[in-house]
Amino acid sequence: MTSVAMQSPTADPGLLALLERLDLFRGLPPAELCAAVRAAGYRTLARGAVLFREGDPADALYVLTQGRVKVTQLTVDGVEILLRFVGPGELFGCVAALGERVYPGTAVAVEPGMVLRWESKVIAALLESCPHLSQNVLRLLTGRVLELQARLRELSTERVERRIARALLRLACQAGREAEDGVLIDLPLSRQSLASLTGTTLYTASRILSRWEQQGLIASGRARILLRSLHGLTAIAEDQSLDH
Amino acid sequence: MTSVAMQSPTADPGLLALLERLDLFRGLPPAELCAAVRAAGYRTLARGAVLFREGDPADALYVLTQGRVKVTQLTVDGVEILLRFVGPGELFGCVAALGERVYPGTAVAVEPGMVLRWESKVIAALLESCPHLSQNVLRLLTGRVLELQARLRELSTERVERRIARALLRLACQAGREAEDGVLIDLPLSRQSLASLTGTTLYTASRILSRWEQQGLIASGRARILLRSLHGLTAIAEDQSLDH
DNA sequence: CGCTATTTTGAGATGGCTCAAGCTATGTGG
DNA sequence: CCACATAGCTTGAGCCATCTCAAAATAGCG
Repeated sequence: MTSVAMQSPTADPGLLALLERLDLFRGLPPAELCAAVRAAGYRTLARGAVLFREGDPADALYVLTQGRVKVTQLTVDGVEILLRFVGPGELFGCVAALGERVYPGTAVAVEPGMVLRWESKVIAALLESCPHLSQNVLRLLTGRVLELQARLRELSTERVERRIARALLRLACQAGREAEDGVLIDLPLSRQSLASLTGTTLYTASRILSRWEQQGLIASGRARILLRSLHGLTAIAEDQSLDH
Repeated sequence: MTSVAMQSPTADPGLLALLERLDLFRGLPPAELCAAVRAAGYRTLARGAVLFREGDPADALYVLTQGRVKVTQLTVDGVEILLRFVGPGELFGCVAALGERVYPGTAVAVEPGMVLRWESKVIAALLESCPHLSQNVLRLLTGRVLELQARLRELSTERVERRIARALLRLACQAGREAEDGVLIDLPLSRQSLASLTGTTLYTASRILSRWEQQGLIASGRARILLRSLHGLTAIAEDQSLDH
């Protein structure tokens, strides 16, 4: 839960090179990029470190440079739902920092990492002075809208099995690491997390994964899932008719 | 399905006054606003007129000035889901026009109306030249993200009855008209539409509405719903424990 | 090496879906 | 102005996917 206090990042050329490749900064003139980086704070994250909590005043926007962060929300009756995992290079806290008063969700590091951080005021000034940056942010946000719409569609029309298959494939793209016998989803992903990501219960998720494990589609350990047959999972995720 | 061809709107002071109050144009210097309006085309819409279809190249962004538009998507197996209703003053087609290549949904007028329309290129230029406008668009988009997240949360944790109650209350805010015996949702809203908005089936939606009608919570006719007890519906939408 | 978080599995209940059938407004053309 | 067609609505019966609750097995971690 501990973390190093915020500091100004050194003029690290490695960091600059990294940032250049982010969607957020893509195509930005170097001068603007430098200005943006100078305006940022940074913070290293221990596992479990909390970046912000649901309902906190939205005072900053973050870019994850290393590690993984999960963003969750609580329902009225205290059930946690998992909105998304954030990977290196991704923006989070943006909805709040750009338009809202408070954070709509809670952000927690699921593994050690590092973030860049811009205060709301600073980011507003940057956006105003750099239309290119606004355009990038707009593109990112429209992407988020599309993704949310897709999940909404899934959730309202597909059954659990397919939703889980899709979630795993999506996570594989986002956080997959090639292993010799498949693609490892390189995140601590418990049955509970997977369930709250796909809108089902721990029990149903466990049953489905057990079945897939027997069928050789996946292998799984404690909070780790290895996809052994992307093909098989894709069939479940996409096919109309399942050859059960 | 017919509609008047696109023209440049006359310098109508009434229209300007209307636009000034839109979230999109809020706080915009008058000169910028005029420029934006001059750059727009407009089109009147007959009932059933199609603005764009899912998969069409995204060539424009729209603001509805009168009437109602619904935005839908098709699932892989051809089921239609209703993403949202658009009311006067709201923006639609923005996700596509701002970041994507093609429209992710289909927009159809559910009653006669009128839209303003900006070509993608034009809107890009406007955004670039006017940071204030970008900021407004950002705020609108973050609002959309929040709303979608809220629906996702509902869909994954609440049961149908509550989802329908919420949807009705939301529609009442958005398109409600005071009547002497309640609030009329002033849209053609069939059981099927309500079902595809809340992720359920026509049959379940019908059963629930019938029950509510018996209980005096609503009154409904052909594709019309009158909310007679906002209080009762709110209880269903919010309460933990229903006194069934 | 015991504690705790995670996972598995069973058994039973049920909410919501599916399919089938009939009903009722609304509008239309003869 | 009526009869018919159509789109929307209601209701029943049966089923099944998923949830709930309970209990035990397993695996890291300190």
